[in-house]
Amino acid sequence: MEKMLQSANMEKHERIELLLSKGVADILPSKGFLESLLLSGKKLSIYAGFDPTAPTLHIGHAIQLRKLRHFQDLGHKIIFLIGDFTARIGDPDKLSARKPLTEKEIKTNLKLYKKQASKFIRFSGTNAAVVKFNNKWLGKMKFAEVLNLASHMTVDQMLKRDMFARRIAEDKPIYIHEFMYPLMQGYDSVMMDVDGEVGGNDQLFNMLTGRTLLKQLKNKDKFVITTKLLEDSTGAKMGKTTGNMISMIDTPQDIYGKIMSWTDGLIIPGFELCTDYTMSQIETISDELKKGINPRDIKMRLAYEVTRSIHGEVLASRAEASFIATFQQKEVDQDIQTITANGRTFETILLEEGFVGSKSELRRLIAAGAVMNFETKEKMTDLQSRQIPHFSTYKIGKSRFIKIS
RNA sequence: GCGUCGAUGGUAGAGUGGUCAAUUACAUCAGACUGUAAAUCUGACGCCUUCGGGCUACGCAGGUUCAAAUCCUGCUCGGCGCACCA
Repeated sequence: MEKMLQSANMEKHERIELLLSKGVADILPSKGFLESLLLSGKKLSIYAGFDPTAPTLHIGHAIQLRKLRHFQDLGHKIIFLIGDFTARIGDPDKLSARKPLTEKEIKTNLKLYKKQASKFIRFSGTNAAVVKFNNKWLGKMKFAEVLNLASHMTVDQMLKRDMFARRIAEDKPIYIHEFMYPLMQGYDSVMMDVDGEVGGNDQLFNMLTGRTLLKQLKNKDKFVITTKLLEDSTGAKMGKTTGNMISMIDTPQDIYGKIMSWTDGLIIPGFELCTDYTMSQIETISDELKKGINPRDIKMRLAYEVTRSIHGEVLASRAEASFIATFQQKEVDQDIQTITANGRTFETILLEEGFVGSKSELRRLIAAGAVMNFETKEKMTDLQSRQIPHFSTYKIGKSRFIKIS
């Protein structure tokens, strides 16, 4: 709330500066172009697209949403575009073809999306964000129209895309339909007749295709803002591959913990991309780090801030307390899962409740001394795990707790 | 269509008859340590096990062999080259 008031009190030129600099990787055709557009007083329409393939948005999406919010705060029209067309036909990109989503699933996802996104942009009140679906126009296109659209781009232009260039270098296949994806995304810009688009740096090519199409079909200069990706100086991404992907539906504890496990190099990018801190505040933090302050404490501030932006102050504070208790003081987490034994052996309970994937896995954990009765501090033996456990709290590894009663 | 090369575990990528549940790297998990669930070091990393071993896996289906990820045949899919370009 404080943050919102703060941003409401900001001067217009401050907001424009924030919009043009914070978390921004690139602005096309140029920063000056967009700046003069913003100063012209014209009401602009800007969109960002989201694929409804999963029921949740993650922290990467939030970067785009924050940027949209900057536009919204300046009184511009923002569009939250759902890429339901791709979801509906299924993305054949991977061999494990995604199943197309049904109408119903899309509706459910949409509700969840709106709810999650509403933490960052406003869907009600004055100048509310508009939701659009690209199936509305892409789903209706005739083949002749698709061909006509395709005639605006050459194969060579497509091949300039880094991903395609790499595939060719590696002798990997490129399917024709993959050429269509940038076109489809680009066509969204045309159909919505937007002034600009916001997206991750990895979406640059697709967004520029939209710029080309809009120029050719409507003689309009679309601007494109790419946001920085969340990665450290070595290029280590915070993403699915490293298992640190923060989803909007993660528990406060999980979000807090995942951020604490980020590598130190992500602290500053984290503040820039995932919080409402101003650039000068971030500067201050950067100085503190250089002075040798314990990065852990700064990271805790980041973890709190991000958790707060998703779950609010109360839950964020609790997550922080829980982290301190569990990992710094090695105490048991307050909110642990309680399971009734029901005559099952320890082994069976862990397996059935999903704490371990297989019995072999549990045996390995026991052999490594990772399973203990947290109250007596005794390490579990192989034999004990095959018996009905005593009522107690058990710890598996460093962060999994189970209370058996 | 012809020729040729290829398909391996979560990913990348070794292995070309037995010593292969499969080198290595990344990811993951655990232990130690600490500044933290960071970094670093160590270990584990298909499933089941009475810890002897058993079972299932190297695109799919068969075959050869005492023995196959490895050899043969067919199929599916892909790369490259050639042809086709109406």
